[in-house]
Amino acid sequence: MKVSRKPRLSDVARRAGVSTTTASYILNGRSVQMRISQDAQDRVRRAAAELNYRPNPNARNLRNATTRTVGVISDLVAGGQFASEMLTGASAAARSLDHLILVGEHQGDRHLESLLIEEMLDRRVDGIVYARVATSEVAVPEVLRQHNAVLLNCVDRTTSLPAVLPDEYEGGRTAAAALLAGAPDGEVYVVGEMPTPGSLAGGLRIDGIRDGLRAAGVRLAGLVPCPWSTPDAYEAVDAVLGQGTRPGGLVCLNDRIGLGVYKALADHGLRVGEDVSVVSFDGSDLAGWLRPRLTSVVLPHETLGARAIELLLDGAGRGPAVVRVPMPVAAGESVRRTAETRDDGARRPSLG
Amino acid sequence: MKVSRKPRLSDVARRAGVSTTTASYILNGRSVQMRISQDAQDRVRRAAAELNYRPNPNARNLRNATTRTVGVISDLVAGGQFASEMLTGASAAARSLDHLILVGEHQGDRHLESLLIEEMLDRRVDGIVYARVATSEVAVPEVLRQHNAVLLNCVDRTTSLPAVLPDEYEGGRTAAAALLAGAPDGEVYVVGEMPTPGSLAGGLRIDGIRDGLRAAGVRLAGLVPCPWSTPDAYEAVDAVLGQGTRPGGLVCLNDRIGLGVYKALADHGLRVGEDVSVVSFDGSDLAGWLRPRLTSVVLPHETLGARAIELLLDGAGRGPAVVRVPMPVAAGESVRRTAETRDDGARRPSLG
DNA sequence: CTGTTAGCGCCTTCAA
DNA sequence: TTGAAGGCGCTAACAG
Repeated sequence: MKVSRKPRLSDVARRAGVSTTTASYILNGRSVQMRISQDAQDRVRRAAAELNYRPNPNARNLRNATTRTVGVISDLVAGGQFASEMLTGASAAARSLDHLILVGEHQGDRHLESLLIEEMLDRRVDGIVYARVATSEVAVPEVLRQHNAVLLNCVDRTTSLPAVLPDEYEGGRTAAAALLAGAPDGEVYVVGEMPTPGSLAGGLRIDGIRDGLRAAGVRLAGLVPCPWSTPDAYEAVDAVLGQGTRPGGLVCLNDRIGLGVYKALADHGLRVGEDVSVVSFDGSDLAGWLRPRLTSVVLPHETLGARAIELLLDGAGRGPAVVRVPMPVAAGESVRRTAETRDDGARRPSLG
Repeated sequence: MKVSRKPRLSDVARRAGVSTTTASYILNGRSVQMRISQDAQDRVRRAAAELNYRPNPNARNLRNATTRTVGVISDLVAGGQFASEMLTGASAAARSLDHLILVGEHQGDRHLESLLIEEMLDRRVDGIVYARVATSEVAVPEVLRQHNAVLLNCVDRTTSLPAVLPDEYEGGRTAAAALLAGAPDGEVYVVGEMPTPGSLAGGLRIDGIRDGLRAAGVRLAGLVPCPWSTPDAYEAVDAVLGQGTRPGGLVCLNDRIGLGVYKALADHGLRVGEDVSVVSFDGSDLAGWLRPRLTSVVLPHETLGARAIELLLDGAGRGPAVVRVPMPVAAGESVRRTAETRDDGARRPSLG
């Protein structure tokens, strides 16, 4: 079965009865500037449509600077949620800017990382998004500095490359506001404080929470330190509750911590959304699976991915820019409601 | 700051004092066949290394058939876990076969889907992996049939394209075995049966579970139908338990169902891994976050992605092939242990 | 064994 | 307004 060859520009030109030059001008929108006859334009466009002509980006790149392709490189690995949503946003944004994305994952392997970057540059990508799953400080590979690049979810103080980041500080304030929207009856604690070198999110979130609370005249009572995992959070909170502490509000630094906190509270006979208000960060699916649903400040992965691509391709302004993407809140029923808001809710807290 | 231009083959040739032809032959491993002097080979290779020469794949594609780039197209969307792990596998496999991957997501939008495929073909990819997040029956776009393509996590009965799928049936048997490895004290039920047109996983899993149980002389007591979500599963199981049913083993068709089941069992005073054995499917992170950890039959996303790429690029055999990837089990502590296995931990075959 | 030459598909200066 | 011609970087007949 012989599949008919892809049509080339010259096929279109011949069919329209013009030279390839003319066809090229018309198809590239230079017809006005070149004062090409309306008739020729129509014939060429029709011929192109009839043949379903599509220019060959590879050949085109031999003459031009662009490939209509961008690279996205990331360390991914564990980042299920992050990686896929970020790519969803990146893919959609690229599409709407008429680009395709080349994706590469090094698992923190510097060698693989630069190898993948080389491969992308070999293919003459129009730019590269350098991403990290955990908001962090990085040292971008030297090559990237000489090329069009945008940092995603990370910063490099030694370079002036633009960066796209979630607005963690404002997210912290949002979390505080969400907590205070209900009426926490008791002191407020943050669960998950951990000095993690290279990771930025935690500290900024805590700053935001503290300031957000203070603005409402509430003092942050304390920090419950623990790694960002379910069992660690369970143990840490279980221990605190075991000492007789009875918090009114808990802010978990991510949803997995929230899961551990739910269990610990349940074990101590405390009802989420009734006795204790809980809010957290991430806005992952997990938050929605819990009962009562966990109110969570969302990491807008998809938007981050999209913004990065837009900045990379559109970035008219140029220059060192840091784009901070707002973190919206996904409301659940984990915050104690005040009397006024309590009656209308069709939702009843679970029997836990 | 003028960045020095990328070296071309002719730069290498000049520096080595040979013609570009000779340099090309040498760099493409044809030196033996062409009987090129060892001396020339050394000079060319050295020059290439010194200049850090890298061939331009776009230019190369103008002459050759290959681009060392493959496309991966999927419907992604909700598939956090699936999408990212699948891409991890695909990216790694592609890398080891000296390829890069072009990624595209349509969100079930047929128009966008074919548009993305066209874009990939425009770039002359060496092949396309057509993926779905949910194992399902599909109708691949017509164009794919004339090209090198592999189906991932889906099948199309009307085509002879090779497909890579998780071995759901054997996975079902594995789940049954995992459940029986402990000693379920009571009847066994499957939670999550749902007639879903187009989706294949559920039915195959249930078949495997049923056969696996029967092989051990155990009859599947019944199916608890419900959508594959936490709250739906909670309600369904809560209702069953409310009628006084006291199952010995529950097989959940995915981990989110497992989460709902845990809650329902707890609400009825039943302890997972003690009073009731629970196993499930997916092997998602969630299973590891639960306590006791949920024993789950793993969907090997990463392996699936890798196999698809390998089949696409290596596929020596050709012809209609269906590769079924085994589903391993991630053991937790959600299965009731027998007295014998309780101390040493060694798995004993069940006595039925 | 090595160099000359032509052409992949497209764009663009230059001339008509 | 349009066409001829050359070149982007690379490969492969076809001479020598």
